[in-house]
Amino acid sequence: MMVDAITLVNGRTVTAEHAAVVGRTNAAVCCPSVLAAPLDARSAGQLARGFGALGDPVRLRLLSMLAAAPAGEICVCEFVAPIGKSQGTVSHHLRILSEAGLVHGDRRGKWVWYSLDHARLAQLRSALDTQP
Amino acid sequence: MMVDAITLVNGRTVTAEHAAVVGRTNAAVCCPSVLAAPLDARSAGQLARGFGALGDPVRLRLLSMLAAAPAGEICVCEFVAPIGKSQGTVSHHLRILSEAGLVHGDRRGKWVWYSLDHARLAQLRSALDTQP
DNA sequence: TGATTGCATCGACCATCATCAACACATCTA
DNA sequence: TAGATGTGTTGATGATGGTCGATGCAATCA
Repeated sequence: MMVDAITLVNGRTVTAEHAAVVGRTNAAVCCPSVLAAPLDARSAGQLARGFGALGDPVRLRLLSMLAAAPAGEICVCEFVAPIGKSQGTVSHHLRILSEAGLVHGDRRGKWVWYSLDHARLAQLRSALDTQP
Repeated sequence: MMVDAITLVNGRTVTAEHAAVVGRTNAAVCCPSVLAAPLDARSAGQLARGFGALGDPVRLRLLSMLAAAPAGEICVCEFVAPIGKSQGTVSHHLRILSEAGLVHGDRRGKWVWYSLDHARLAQLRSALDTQP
């Protein structure tokens, strides 16, 4: 039960824990670019977590499916068959993506619908920009 | 109820309950573009190697140092002290970056000078572009 | 030639990860 | 209420990865 559910301005809801992770991420990764200036160890660690979440074929395919979804969201049950992994494994990868701030899960009834966090993707993309 | 199972155009079935929550037509629920896995396993694997190489703080700092180098290249001996790892570890990370196509090593005399592959970086950056 | 320097590689250790089966929990239906 | 379904979690296991010290190899120098 989502006792800690938080309603966002866009109408979606996330758990308090989830919001805390995203909030911390947004605040911390306030634009460190890998290529613009020398990275300190802390910033490097935070960016590495984001890129590490992208460093798995299964997770890239999950993101790819989300990006191609007309409605911008897919429920977990729709992932399992195309990915070809067990439901537990898919849930595991979705959790890693969620903790990295790349996707958000929204429970509606029995199903949980996942959608991309385009802002977080833009952050990681800009981290690879040569220009500050 | 189970007798209300709906057969989608792709042969899969969902319950009426499921379709109701989705709030869309059968065609919308079973959108083939989502189930067709836009990112095939091979492409996902290649991209994952690239992002996986970025998924380590030490390697991000190596890339950052290279980007900030006035001459655009740094010899291995100049990496070791700032990174704070053993020479063998630094060499290990440079090899991973090299195999991922992110850097190139050029031996001149006793020294090996590493430089960024900006094209490969741009390729990974564009892979995060959610706009087609 | 022998010694030194810079870099790559190897072996070993430990941590982390990917995966699955099984289970736990919440939600919905009959 | 009991049963079915969707999802998250746990435990176990094999694979992968990060790190270091030691070693190997090539280039340079005395």
